[in-house]
Amino acid sequence: MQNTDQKEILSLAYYDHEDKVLLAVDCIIFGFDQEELKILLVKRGFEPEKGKWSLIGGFLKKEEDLDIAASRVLYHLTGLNNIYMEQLYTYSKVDRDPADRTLSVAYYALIDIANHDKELIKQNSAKWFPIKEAPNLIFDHNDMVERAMARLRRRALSKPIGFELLPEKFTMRQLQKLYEGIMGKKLDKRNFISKFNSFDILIKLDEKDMSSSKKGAFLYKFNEEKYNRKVEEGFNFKI
Amino acid sequence: MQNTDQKEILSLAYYDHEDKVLLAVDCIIFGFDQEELKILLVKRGFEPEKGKWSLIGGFLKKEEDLDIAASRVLYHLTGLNNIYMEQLYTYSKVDRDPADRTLSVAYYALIDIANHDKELIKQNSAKWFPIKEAPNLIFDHNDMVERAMARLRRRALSKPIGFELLPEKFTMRQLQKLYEGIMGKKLDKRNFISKFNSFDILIKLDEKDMSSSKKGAFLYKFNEEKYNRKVEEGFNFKI
DNA sequence: TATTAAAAGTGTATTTTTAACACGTGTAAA
DNA sequence: TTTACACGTGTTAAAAATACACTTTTAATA
Repeated sequence: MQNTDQKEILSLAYYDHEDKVLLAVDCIIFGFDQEELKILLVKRGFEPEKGKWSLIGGFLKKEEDLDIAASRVLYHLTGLNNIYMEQLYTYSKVDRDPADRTLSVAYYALIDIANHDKELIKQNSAKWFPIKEAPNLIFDHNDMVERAMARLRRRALSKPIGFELLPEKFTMRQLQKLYEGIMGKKLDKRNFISKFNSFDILIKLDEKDMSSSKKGAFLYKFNEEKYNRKVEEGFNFKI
Repeated sequence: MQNTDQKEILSLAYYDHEDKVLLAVDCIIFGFDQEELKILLVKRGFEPEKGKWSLIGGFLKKEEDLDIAASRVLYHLTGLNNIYMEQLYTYSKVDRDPADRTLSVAYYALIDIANHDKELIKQNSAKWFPIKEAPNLIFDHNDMVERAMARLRRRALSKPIGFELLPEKFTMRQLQKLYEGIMGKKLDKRNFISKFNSFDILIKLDEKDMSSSKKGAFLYKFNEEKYNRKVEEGFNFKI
């Protein structure tokens, strides 16, 4: 308490005449269901723009930093904790929210669709949409999604991606489809595999996935240590 | 006024119980003086941390968006308008500013050092520092500078840079020194020139700059149209 | 049980890009 | 006239990216 009191005093002394604003956090939640890249949207249950589709959001609380606020918002919608999230951009147009002067800090999250709490998102009137079939969104949320896609593309080319989006074991084809979804184009499987193998972050398992073909496809998992090292180092995946 | 009244009413109805916060804008101002990359810092004239070096900053006002606030802050320090600025990241640690809960949105700016108002920065107790000799800064401003450098490096590799930092006419060597300053390493001049020329955005002039050698060095300028097209397209400058 | 269908898996040749590297030129100053 | 200094230029070898097609496996079906 003493610390807080002291802050109050300092604040009065130094920053007393400055404007304060509402700060929201909005989350672009990407998921992958072994076929395509999807995004989780909510049907807004309150005014303004009630009934329209939007990103999930919430307001920053005094005692939180932005990363924590974003995690809280994600947790409330999906039941998931410790998810990869990254700050994207802060949107500040004066009239972006007709209700009040509100700035919004956009975060994007990457999750394996299979893991989320389906009941919870139903309760929140949320729904997964394939990226290309997403509806029009309120406010500047379309811009946010577009910027998140651009960031995701860049990220996929500069460090490994997939750990957050794929199940523990996955096939080469799933990995490739993930990259195709992110990059928005078809890739040549031979080139993709040999390039990806050159990063040396995959472990080939003895198991096969038999669900997608008669021959079956070998399963892989990430070598977590090498994966993380590559995340630090970065690489150049030219596609 | 009616619009504002309506907002007030909506706000009371919808967002009434949410916390509001102070939002600052801090600017990482990069300049180039034909020799090295520099950064403009101010000696803080008020508490807390009075007398220490910091980025130039200011508080967001109700009627501004962030881009405008950042431009205002830059203008007050340098007298410059219409400068290239880009939003970098929003810093939000709860205790980042001991005086009060303040978030800060960092922006970086690129300017030609020759153009700024020297008198004005003297009045503001500001000073240019070579990037590598910058003093320790208050709060999280060191992080901001580091992130800005990383962003600048990435930007220099993915689209042309220089229009904002160089004088209208410049030599190949100056351009190369700019890139060396950004990338933090020496480059081979033959490879640099032939790679840069492959982008086809330079115009070689008949004039020479005689200040740096007896032989003199040809001056170049950017073909603005082609330059801008490349900024849109992006390229891959692998160094 | 032979055939079919569908996805898995694999290698090479060509082109493009990058990286490494050294010496003659022009001119002002000594 | 000599010197000193930065300017300007081209080639070759290595690495990376791209384009491209056929065989394998096996469950399902005839």
